[in-house]
Amino acid sequence: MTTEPLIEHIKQQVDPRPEDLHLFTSKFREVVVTKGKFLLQPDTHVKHEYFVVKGCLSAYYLDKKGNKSIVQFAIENWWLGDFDAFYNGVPSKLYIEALEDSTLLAINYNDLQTLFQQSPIFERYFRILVTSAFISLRKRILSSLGKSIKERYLEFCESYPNIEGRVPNYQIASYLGVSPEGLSRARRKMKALKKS
Amino acid sequence: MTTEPLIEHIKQQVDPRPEDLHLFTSKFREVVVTKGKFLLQPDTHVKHEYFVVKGCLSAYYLDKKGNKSIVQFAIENWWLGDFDAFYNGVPSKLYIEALEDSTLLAINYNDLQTLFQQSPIFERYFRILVTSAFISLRKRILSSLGKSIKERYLEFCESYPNIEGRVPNYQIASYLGVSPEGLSRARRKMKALKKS
DNA sequence: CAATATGATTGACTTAAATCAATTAGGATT
DNA sequence: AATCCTAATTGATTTAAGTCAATCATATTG
Repeated sequence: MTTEPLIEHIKQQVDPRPEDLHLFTSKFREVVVTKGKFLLQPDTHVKHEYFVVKGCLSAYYLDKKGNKSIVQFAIENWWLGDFDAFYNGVPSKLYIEALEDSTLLAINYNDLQTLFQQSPIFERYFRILVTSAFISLRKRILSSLGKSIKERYLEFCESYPNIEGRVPNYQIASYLGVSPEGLSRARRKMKALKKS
Repeated sequence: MTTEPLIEHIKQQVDPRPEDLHLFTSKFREVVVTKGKFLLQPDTHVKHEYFVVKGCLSAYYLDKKGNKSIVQFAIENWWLGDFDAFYNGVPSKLYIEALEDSTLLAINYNDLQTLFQQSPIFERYFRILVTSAFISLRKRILSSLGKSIKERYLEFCESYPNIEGRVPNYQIASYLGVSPEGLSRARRKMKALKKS
């Protein structure tokens, strides 16, 4: 099991002592999900949070009519999970599906709480992570309010250049909350503009 | 200066020692903003985060065309600020305007960082706060993707029963990313349904 | 009480994007 | 190369919501 990417990620945010890191990595176990399989499905008790070591996944909700809304993509060095279910103990409503063969590191709730007690540096690590995730979500909200498909797609490509190209467009459409046809037309118009 | 509401709020989330609280409250100063005045305007260096003791405020962006997008309302016991500008040191693009005469408690960046060092319990307090704010934003994203005005308005009223009724409808429309006329029509249809 | 201002509603019209249906384009697989 | 399968594109049509303009409701103030 390789925890190297996670350790690197932590070191970018905080400055843990070796013993903190040792404690930290001891709490994780490796999880492998092959393409098309699910890491999480609704109506389950969510025990883990996940760090993506390799691969690509999407997290989405399905409403009663079967409409899919992707709330998050995750690639290497992203955290992923149903935070609501994980922290509030409510049943999950989320699907997490592997878009590529993926390897993740999982930590369970009790281990994480123990960790926070024993090494407050990780409280800081997660505070910083969640704060920047919050800021990103605010930008996404802003993008989804009153902007055209074209504008939203451009902002998406700018924010997540590593994801555009790696996942099919109809998935990106679902993330943006638009139809695949709508996204296709917006992309065509953009190409026409570029040429001129 | 009354820090009571803030202390109460903290105690609901974590269990601080008296000396932690004493240190904490010493870092705050009181700020008063009268109705219609601004707590924050774009292109300023954001030095503070705010806790609302009394009143009601809105935080919004204006795009080039002058369209307003409200990203947050804040009433009693809410935290408020331009987190992006505050944590990342970039110039603010946000307006924060008082919708009622308001009293807030402000803490500046350096004091907050010092506080985190000296009392890790507050690192935890903010981690918990931001995590739940993140979860709420995810719900809002979900609501804004592909849902009708009526559905979004209903979810808003359910999520923020204290705000609906306290701020004018055209502000709520701006928060939902719809036109005031659109919200008005949605509300009328809802009333018609209720009667039957 | 008239006068004013603010917010909410309504009607007429327009528009962006969804939907539905069909076709095309690429990759795999054999 | 022929067949499949999935994703992307295109065209035709519908629809939800925006825009514009006017009116109504209600407080507030001189």
